[in-house]
Amino acid sequence: MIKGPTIKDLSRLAGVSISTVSRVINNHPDLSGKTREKVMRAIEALNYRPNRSARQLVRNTSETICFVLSNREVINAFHARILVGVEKYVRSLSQNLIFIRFDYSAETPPEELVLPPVIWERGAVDGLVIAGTNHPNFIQAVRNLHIPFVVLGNNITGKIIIEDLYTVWFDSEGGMRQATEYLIGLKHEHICCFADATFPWYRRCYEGYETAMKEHGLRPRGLDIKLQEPRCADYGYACVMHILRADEPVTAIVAGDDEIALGALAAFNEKGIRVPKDISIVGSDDIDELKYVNPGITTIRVDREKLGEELSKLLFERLQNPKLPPMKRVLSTEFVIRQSCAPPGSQRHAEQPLAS
Amino acid sequence: MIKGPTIKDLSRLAGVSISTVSRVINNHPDLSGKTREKVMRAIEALNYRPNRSARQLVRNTSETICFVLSNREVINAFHARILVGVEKYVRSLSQNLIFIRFDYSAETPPEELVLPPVIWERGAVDGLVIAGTNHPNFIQAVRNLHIPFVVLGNNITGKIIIEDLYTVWFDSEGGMRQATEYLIGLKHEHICCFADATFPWYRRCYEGYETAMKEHGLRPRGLDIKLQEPRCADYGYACVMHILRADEPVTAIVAGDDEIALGALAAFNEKGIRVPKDISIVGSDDIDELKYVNPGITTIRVDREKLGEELSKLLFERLQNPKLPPMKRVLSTEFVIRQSCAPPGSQRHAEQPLAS
DNA sequence: CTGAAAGCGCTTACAG
DNA sequence: CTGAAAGCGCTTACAG
Repeated sequence: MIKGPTIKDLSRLAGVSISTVSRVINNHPDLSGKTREKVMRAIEALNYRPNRSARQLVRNTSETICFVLSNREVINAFHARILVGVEKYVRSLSQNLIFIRFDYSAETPPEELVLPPVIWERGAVDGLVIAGTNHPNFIQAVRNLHIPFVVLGNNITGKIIIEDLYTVWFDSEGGMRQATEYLIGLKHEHICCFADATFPWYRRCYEGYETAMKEHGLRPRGLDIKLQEPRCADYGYACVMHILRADEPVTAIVAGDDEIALGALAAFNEKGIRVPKDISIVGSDDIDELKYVNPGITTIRVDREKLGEELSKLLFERLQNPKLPPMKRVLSTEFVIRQSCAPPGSQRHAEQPLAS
Repeated sequence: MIKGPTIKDLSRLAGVSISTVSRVINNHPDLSGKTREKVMRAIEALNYRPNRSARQLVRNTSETICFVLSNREVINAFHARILVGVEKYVRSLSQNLIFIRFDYSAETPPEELVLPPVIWERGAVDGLVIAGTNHPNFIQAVRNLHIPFVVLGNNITGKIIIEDLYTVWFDSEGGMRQATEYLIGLKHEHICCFADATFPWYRRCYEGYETAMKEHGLRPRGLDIKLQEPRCADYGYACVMHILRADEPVTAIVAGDDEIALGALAAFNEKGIRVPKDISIVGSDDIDELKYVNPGITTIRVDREKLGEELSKLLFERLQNPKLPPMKRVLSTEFVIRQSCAPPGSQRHAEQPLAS
């Protein structure tokens, strides 16, 4: 990198000590107007720009935080917005943001995990916002570094004591509960939940659904179908095929996410079952793709930028106050009503709605 | 930030000088195995992690580059992939990546532009990858900083001498030309281009289209419709309404981007005009939303991750070789054939296909 | 092969 | 209100 003028050059030109120059640069209050004036002129004349590395070293802070996107090949729309939320908040505090993707296996012991240098080295970043999909080993490895960090709670898997962490969540359980209650309000009784409860995030969805069902004296009904990781739409499709084969009637579906809902919609379309006339669907997440789908899918939305903002806010609170106890903050979701739900059995009241 | 052991502590524990410790850390070749051994043990014992700020200061390099996303409220899917491409390449070189959004007006003179501190200060980043939508004033302001930078060429507007810059482009002109030739190969003669040539990126699209048309002795046909910035789909819709009102027949459309194509598709659907039976459409960019659309839109795709890789690669070449002359690198596009194109007038051969 | 010393560009008590 | 000096944690000629 090209070297520029330093405070030494300024001090020489302005005829003051480097301490004074430093004070001017840092807006120190006890300064005569004249000296300040002289130094300012020198700054102008030499086109001085302070050196961040030097300041970092002596102040022992990088004023930089790191956004870690774990185990994601790409930045999806969801995380793109979280990242923007983090960036905005970080910059509003005149701090910097390092972005890094980090892939790791859940099986590697924490001590053997090779962390990215920017995290592992001292002085590069003051704290971490950890998003993407995370496992206890990485959390533990970061903890061993004694660097403050916050984690997006929803995508944590495995055995870990959440109460020891600083986490921010969106309330998928509450959202699913609200969705289920909405369907119940529409007089649905045979509501099925499409979500593979093996995954913690889907389990929370299921629990929200279950709570609502039980509260209204209805029998919750999950499925035993296992999710084949990458293509969630296929899962929705498979679930539909399953309930069509089963004996019990189903008049409404709450899906663990919109991709599942979309897969279900495709399956219904294929089978000539009309949404919402014959069956109602609620998705979750409000992904952008829903805009292009007919009928519009009723879904649960979370303000992703806000999520990023809350993550970074919590991190900075922790940074400013080392005594801040671990905590969990939850963002509520918004229920978005579109056209995919209707009262059950409107046009075939006598018979069982589906799979009779 | 919590302080940890320094090379001083290591030198004391290992019983060697700090110079020697530094040599071990930096894998200096001239070192006796024994000394290295001693120092390594000390490193283990104290759990030493080097301090990046100190190293940055003395080496006069941050080993960090900055990705600047200009004038974008969000990270769209296109830029999300570019960013990932940059991140991967940067990390493969063990360097860091700072992410920043920067909004500015095209009108502000370069000297008055308030640059983000991370760019303006010395020592924070070694170079910049500039993406998003950019104007000459910012480019000039960055140039005044004497910090190496590369720019995504396609989204630069205004009067600027591209030949003085390090730019990476995707070949939208070539892509549109190929798309047009494809339609001509299908025997289309009345092909219309939906792109507001006031914008440089759409102008390049138009030029590719124009070239192909002229080469085949066909009359290129643009529209005078102006784009209302944010909602491109509306533009496609408006264009369709326009050609339906006009006298001349149109059997195929090449659109400046997929949103325009989607808007056009919606308009055709509304009017009962079938794609591709009655009219053919080609889009551009291959946005994710196309997956959910019927019929599948034939389009032009660019490898966005590759774009990010090329951007950072060029930057590092420049960083390593200050004598590297400015240059323009162009990535070719890929033509993706789906179901939105067919030979013209298959079922109404005698009459004029549309707006007869 | 190793150490003493200077230096990177700042900040910050400590005097005055 | 201002300056001389020490120091942040490293790297790197320069000797030996």
